[in-house]
Amino acid sequence: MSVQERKERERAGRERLIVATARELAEQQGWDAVTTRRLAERIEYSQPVLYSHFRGKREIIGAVALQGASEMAVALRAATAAADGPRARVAALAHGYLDFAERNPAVYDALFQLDGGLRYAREDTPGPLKDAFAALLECLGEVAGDAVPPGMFTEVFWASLHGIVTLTRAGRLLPEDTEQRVDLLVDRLAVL
Amino acid sequence: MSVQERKERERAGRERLIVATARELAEQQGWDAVTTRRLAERIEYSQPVLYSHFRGKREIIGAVALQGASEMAVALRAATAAADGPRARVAALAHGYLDFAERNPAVYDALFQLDGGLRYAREDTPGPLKDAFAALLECLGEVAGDAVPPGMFTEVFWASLHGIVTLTRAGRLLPEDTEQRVDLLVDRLAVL
DNA sequence: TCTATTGTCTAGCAGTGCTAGCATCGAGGT
DNA sequence: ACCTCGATGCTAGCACTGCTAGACAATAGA
Repeated sequence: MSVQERKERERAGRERLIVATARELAEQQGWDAVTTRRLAERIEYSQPVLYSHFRGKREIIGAVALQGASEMAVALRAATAAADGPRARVAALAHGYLDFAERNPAVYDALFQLDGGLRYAREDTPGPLKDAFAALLECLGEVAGDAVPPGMFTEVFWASLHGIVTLTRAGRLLPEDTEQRVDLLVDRLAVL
Repeated sequence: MSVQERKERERAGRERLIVATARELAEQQGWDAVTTRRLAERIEYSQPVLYSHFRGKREIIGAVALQGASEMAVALRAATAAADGPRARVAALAHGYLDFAERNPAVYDALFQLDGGLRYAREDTPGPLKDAFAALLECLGEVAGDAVPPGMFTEVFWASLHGIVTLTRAGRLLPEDTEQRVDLLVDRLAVL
């Protein structure tokens, strides 16, 4: 059976290559540039090979999103770990979130902007997505205040950050004032 | 010169027809369904006619966005006009915003999600866009608090609403709790 | 060594945004 | 009333998209 195992390993490796290449291409030139032809050419296989791993382009986006969600969870926990006290923790979380979005715009798009065929806010939501939300919740839950459920507070805070990210990147907001916007959000929304 | 005037009138009418039809089609079946072929067929002209009015699809989206911005400004001012006191005004504004987004998803996309080739947050930003922002500012400026510039407060509040709209519509947030989310936003962000 | 299966590729479909170039229509001058 | 000529809208087609059918080659097992 060793032959079959080797084949499966190779197959899994190629799948990782596809996801990594799609992500790289998207970060370099945007998701519009990630066409099945270009992607196939970069991994040095023909187009149909992509479809033996994924149902379509959407699923490839979804795979990048899942990978990104795991990384985001790690990044957020790392950002908050060093901070002392609730105020500093929330501020660090917010900055960590914006930093991640700025450094990985294509991944951020895959996660929250594009259709990757993933289910959110449900029981069958994939683990990495739940975990990324959990990373937010761990930090924000303690500043929700008594009258507000931690989960809902986290959603609102998250939505606010997301709004800043998307409007800034779409040219609707100027990037210069991001710092002050985050401060305002932290000072007013969080109960310290 | 009357002949030329008539021709210009007809041309302007056809341009309005294009924009209205694009908007209608987008609201009915989403922007993906707004192809130049389908749009041309609906207005009962051939594709190239579209390009004698607009440089491309992007500009058509931009035209819909401008129309939408004017309507949004009207809707927001109407929503706040009836409210008594700062708290009620801000709440009414927020609900008005979410209502507009929910009732005109395609227009909202054209305004804030898609690339319509418009310039935002600049001096040469088109009037309707400035006016829509002004409508927000008129209401939100009075609850920004002393320490925060009205413009920046408005941007943050707007971004928060925008985050809720986009995440909800993308299935990242459940629509049921929208009411409470808005309440939280109003209670915490606004200085009353 | 031969066979059967697995895997990959070539070629093609229907659709996209956009445009070159032709045909037709009608306004303005004689 | 007729002819000219420019404006205007059309047909046809380009290069691209996501995706797939079917031919072909490589390879594992007998």
